[in-house]
Amino acid sequence: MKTDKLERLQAAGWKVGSAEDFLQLSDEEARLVALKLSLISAVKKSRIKRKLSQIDLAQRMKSSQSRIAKIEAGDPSVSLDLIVRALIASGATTRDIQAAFTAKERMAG
Amino acid sequence: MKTDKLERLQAAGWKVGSAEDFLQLSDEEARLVALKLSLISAVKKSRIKRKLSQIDLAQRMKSSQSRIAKIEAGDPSVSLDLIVRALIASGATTRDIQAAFTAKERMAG
DNA sequence: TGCAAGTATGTCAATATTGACATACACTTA
DNA sequence: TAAGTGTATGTCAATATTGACATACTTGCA
Repeated sequence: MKTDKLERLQAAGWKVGSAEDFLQLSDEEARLVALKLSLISAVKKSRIKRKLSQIDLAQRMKSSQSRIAKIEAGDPSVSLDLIVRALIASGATTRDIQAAFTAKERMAG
Repeated sequence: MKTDKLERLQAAGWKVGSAEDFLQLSDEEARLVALKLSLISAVKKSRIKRKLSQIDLAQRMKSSQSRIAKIEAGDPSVSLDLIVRALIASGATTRDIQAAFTAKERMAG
């Protein structure tokens, strides 16, 4: 860790190198993961609800069936951008999006 | 499909989809852009609210000051993943994020 | 005026993500 | 059995995104 960064963190009241630093980062990572998981769940629910096959959804968003499968499988190569695009393309409403990730983010803490 | 890509294809003589196809894609693209803008706005508001400099936030999320500046400037090289990471790292609450995901404007606080 | 802190912009090598493809798997129906 | 439909998994070249760096601009203050 660079010296200037160290000083900044300490000045901000951080206990640098302690468990808190690590745990804080983990918590933020966990929140992102939880958000992705809930959006992924929303994609599949929305797709099924509209009776779309993975191929149908892929064509709607100009992607491929294998990409949709990877989205729904939580493949690490899938970005949040792609997940949200799939969610929108699947016909999910703004309310669907809100409902979807409200539920899981609460459980993440 | 991105506008510039569309223009390139059309300039090359391609007939790009039907009118409905094009309009539908535009609408979905517009929703994604609106979502990104809303989240970007939330990042800046959350950062300022917590009195963090761009350098502070960059260190919290192990990124760089220039990346934070690009996030807030809406630079096309910035992914939705990075925007959401910044939002979380800035200390935004679940409610803040939720609001940003659904509201066009405005953020709690 | 100069200095310091904060922010913006351009660049780039390293890394991450992409659509496409092949192919395997699961299930249904003839 | 075989064929059809839908989904899962592995691969990869092309493209997108990344942190880092240099540097310029801005604002406020002594």
